[in-house]
Amino acid sequence: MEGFKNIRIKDIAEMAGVSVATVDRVLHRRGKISEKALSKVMDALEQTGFKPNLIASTLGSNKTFRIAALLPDPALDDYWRLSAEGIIKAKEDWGQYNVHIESFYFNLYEKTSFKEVADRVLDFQPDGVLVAPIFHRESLVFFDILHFKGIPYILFNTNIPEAKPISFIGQDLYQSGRVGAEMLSGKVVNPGNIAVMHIYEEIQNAVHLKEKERGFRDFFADNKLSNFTVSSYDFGNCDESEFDRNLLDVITRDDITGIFVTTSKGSHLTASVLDQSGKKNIVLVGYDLLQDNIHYMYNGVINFLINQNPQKQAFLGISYLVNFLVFKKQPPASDLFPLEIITKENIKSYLYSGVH
Amino acid sequence: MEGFKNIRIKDIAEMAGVSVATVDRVLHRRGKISEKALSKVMDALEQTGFKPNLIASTLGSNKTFRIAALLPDPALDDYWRLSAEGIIKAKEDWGQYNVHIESFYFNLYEKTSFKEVADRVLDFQPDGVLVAPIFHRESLVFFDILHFKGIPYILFNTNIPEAKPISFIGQDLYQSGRVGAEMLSGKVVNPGNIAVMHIYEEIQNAVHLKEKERGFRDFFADNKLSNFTVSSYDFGNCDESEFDRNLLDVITRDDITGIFVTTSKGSHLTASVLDQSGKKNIVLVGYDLLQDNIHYMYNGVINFLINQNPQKQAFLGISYLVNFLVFKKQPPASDLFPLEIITKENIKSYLYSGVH
DNA sequence: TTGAAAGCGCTAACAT
DNA sequence: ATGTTAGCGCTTTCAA
Repeated sequence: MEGFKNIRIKDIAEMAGVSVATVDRVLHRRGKISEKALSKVMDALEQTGFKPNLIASTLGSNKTFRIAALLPDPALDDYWRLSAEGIIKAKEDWGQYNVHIESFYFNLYEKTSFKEVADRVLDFQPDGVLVAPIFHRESLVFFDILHFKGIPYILFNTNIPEAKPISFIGQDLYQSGRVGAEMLSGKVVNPGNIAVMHIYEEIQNAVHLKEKERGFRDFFADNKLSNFTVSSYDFGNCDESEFDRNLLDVITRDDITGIFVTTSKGSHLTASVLDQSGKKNIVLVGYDLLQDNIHYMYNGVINFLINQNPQKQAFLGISYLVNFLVFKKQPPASDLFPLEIITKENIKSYLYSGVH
Repeated sequence: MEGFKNIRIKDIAEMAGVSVATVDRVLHRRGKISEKALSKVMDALEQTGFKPNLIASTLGSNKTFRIAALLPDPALDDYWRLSAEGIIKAKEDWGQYNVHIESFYFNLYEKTSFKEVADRVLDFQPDGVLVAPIFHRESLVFFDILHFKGIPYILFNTNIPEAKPISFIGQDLYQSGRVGAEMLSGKVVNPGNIAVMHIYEEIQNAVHLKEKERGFRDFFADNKLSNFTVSSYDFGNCDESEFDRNLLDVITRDDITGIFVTTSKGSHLTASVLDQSGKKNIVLVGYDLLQDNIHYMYNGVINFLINQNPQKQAFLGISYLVNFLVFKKQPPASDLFPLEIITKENIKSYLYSGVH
């Protein structure tokens, strides 16, 4: 039982024979305190195991924190639309508290847009920032400024280790590739030629996609699945009909029996080609619960999806920031999300459940 | 931009030409208010879109809520140990707020223990209760009392629809069986005889396990997998060596090629038998991330686990209660968790990530 | 270097 | 039926 009344600053003050203001000063190491007062307060603190009431604390310091979220424009991309949803949810959840969360969208395809919007973030004078650092070099410049200004920031989706954020939220890409391989190899009936498809519109992600590929290939090597041959293909920024044709050519020419697509958008683009060409017996593993991907999973063209859970990544990013600023709680240096395997039978359980 | 200062009760009071107490009364529908005052306040409320400051609210009403969690003794069972962990985590997370969370453990194998501990819960005079209603009949009695006393309660893990809780947290058992079938059928190389094993120590769960079996069988039927034959076996409360022998007999006699175990403990019991007997090419699908199951997944005896995420179920149960009591937020009537598929390659990502 | 006191926004007891 | 007011525990000015 712990029916005792909670210890308040006032109690500590009385025990130490000082005023509440003095106690507050030692708690927050601000102002000047005499040796004597300090030690007396410290003693009282230790003896009682005092825990400040954070509710009262945030109410008392009638301060509202400003949090900026910097991410690609959700209107331009379905994947980022999910991230943006996570931020909206966070706004709702944390709205009660003294936090003002603002989203800033940059154009996924233009570095200059990133720079420009990053400047707007600085103008906003945030107390904390959540960033999806798509553009490596430009992001580093931005982080230097944040660092200089003493503004804490969290990265999500894409990691840049040298950025030294207070936290990174995302997935282990290498391991994610291994999971893709595990699913694909288990499903392919006749081993043979397997394709890793990197389908993106800008080059900036290439390095991350290669990390998935490395995991994918390592799985086959480690498990000595020598009856499979893995080849990789890059489809850059080209128009859609041309893409469709190229993809189909490759599949036919190389007699592909299984495809691992490393991007979420690429997943349904590929599915569409397989669907239209009637090549439905090719095993397809892709990423994320985009509307189009869901469709192709229901109709059986996509066999497995690995869910990166962009909503939750973004939501958690904001939550970590709020807790850090409001409640002085340090987030984990890195929060790697579970590699969720989605199939025809469990997909609904993911779609219809809460924030999970 | 929304740089405006937040609207306070005081502001509403001024707009409506009444006192703060009156506004408070309409906000909480308590006391008597004149038609006139009511409508004026309502108007002001609507016009401003007033949102109460919950921080100030919980601080103001210096009330601490008592929450009881009633669940099986974690010392007796690994699965329930995970649930208990979720409650601990919730205690830490919500400790700041005016809530006092207390766990009450009953003996999983004794109805009388449930009754007795349920009585202790009532003595505790809780404002809200989280229950794992393992014992159907006894639980109903308990809920009647809670209902009579006007104490809100949430069920987790096991559903009892007629209990009318404010929320149920768990999984769709039928669909969970389908996922098991999907994984198992995809992995078995030579179709043949498939076994559904119900392994439990008390009969009380039987009805729930049958629900998993129904989903499992339906999957085979719906997908016209007629080259599989599904049989089910019950292993009740018997000593371990006898169990081992019986299980092995069945597997050998019926030439089983794949096994679906419907309980978490049964999963590693079965795995142990397969491991020792050297029958490692039988596909095994089980439940939950218990230490022993993790072990057998690493060494390849268990092929898939379906994760029921007991920690999170319990954690969320408490969270819903806190939100309901402290913040008057209604939880969903039913929160069905995602059916998480665990494999050798993604298991670490589940073990090493936060609360997810 | 320290203390007194006025908030923060809401609740609830007490008047009227 | 309505208003006044003293808290809740902490922060933060201001004066000493």
